[in-house]
Amino acid sequence: MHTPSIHSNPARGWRDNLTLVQQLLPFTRRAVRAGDAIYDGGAAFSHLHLVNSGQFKTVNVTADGRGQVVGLHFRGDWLGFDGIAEGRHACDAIALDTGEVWAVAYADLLAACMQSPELTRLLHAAMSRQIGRGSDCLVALGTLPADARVADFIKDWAQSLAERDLRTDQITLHMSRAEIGNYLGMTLETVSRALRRLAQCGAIRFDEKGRRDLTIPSLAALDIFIRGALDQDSAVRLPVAA
Amino acid sequence: MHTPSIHSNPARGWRDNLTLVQQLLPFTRRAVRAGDAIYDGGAAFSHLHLVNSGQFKTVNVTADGRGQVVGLHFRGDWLGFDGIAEGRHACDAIALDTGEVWAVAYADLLAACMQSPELTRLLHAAMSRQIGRGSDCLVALGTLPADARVADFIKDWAQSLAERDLRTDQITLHMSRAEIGNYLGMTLETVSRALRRLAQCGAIRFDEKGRRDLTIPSLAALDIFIRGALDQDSAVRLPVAA
DNA sequence: TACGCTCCTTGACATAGAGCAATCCATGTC
DNA sequence: GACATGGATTGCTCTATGTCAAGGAGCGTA
Repeated sequence: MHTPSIHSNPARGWRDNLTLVQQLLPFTRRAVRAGDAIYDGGAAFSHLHLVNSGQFKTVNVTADGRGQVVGLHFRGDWLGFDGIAEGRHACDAIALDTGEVWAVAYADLLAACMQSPELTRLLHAAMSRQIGRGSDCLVALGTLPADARVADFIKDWAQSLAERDLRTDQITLHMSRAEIGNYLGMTLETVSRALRRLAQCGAIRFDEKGRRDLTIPSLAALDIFIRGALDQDSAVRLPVAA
Repeated sequence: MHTPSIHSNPARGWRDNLTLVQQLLPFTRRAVRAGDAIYDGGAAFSHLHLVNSGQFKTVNVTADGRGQVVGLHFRGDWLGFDGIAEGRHACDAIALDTGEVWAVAYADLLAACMQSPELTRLLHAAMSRQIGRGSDCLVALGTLPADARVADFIKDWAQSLAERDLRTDQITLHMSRAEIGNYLGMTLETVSRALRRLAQCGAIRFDEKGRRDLTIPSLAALDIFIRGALDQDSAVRLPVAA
């Protein structure tokens, strides 16, 4: 068994979250099914939840009723960081599929961190990663046209699965067009059309039955599509200048 | 001197970040001027920076050259969380104004956390808050029309200042229209027009000289403007249904 | 098999906001 | 003071995307 020091490689895999929690902390397993809420926005914060399997979304609902999917979470991701600051959850966490989360009392976690620099570091890294993902989403929302945003979304999804050693050749989006649109800041019709265009140019392929199951021939093709959408934008103006 | 326990009130003020760091950690002060980079994206991560004064932006630059302002930071905020996960900064941090940051070696911080649950908790809360802010930005980008987004931006700015006991009656946006537009996912022209409309209906007032200095008669007026922009959207369809 | 439900697709149309270009305004420089 | 420079403003046009409306497709249930 390895005893990593503070100075060990900071780039940690998702698996460390699970193994370290298992070793160091009391936790309770909780099986969930699609639609189940892990916690609700506004509820008192007491536990963090570590995703052992399944896929989850976090949804922000503002005071004036606007709501939006603000994050997607897979195996090894933590749910609930949003609640630490105010002692109250800032969003809902909802299962998109059957899965299992491990509930860890935050007080226990803090206590364990006092004993294990490794755990502290791991937790920091997890939060850091979530901050980074948020930024990436912002950039996508702010700079990409609709089609590219959908392509980017699928690429991210596939990469998230790949990083976790899950199948990526054939993936299932456990979200309706409306949910995807909400997440990406566009309407469900636009999502539908974007997916059609992606399929038409071969960047994705819809499987036999089910408009939520698709095959990704290559991530590179998606990247090319994104670039293409961006170039199209600038193609209008660049040739004139050139 | 108080010795707060793990179970003390989790809602912490910005000031605690500064006082606790001052008490527990070695740090170096660094004075900056508008445009100075605190760190650059891609650079090795070694320090976090605590903002003592001034205003800062963080900018994400993607591999394909798209760049976007993804965060704004004020007194008591930490800069650099993005670097923990990969050991490498994911964005640039740039000063918008003269100010001062305190550089804290992450290794020192980790060591200090092992001794002080209070510090650990504080740090978690700071990261949590940053995660929450990111989500809020996403919701704004995803659900608000341009005018409301600008109003929301100004409201956030004013609230950030208010939370830190800074003047909010007369504020200076240390950002060009282009920067604001980039942050909000729109063009500089749209920002300009949105500001005009905000001024026309009295939600903001431009001061004598300088199109970056403005007065906010009341935050409530901004909120009303945001609601109004949303209602306008739905006003088109709701009356038909009603 | 028929029904009902929810989700998805597709087309026609409307519009918010982008793109472009001309002008204005402040500030710094000589 | 004259000029140059980098925002900021404003009007006009065009397009990406939202909006509305009408099927279609999968799926559970009677």
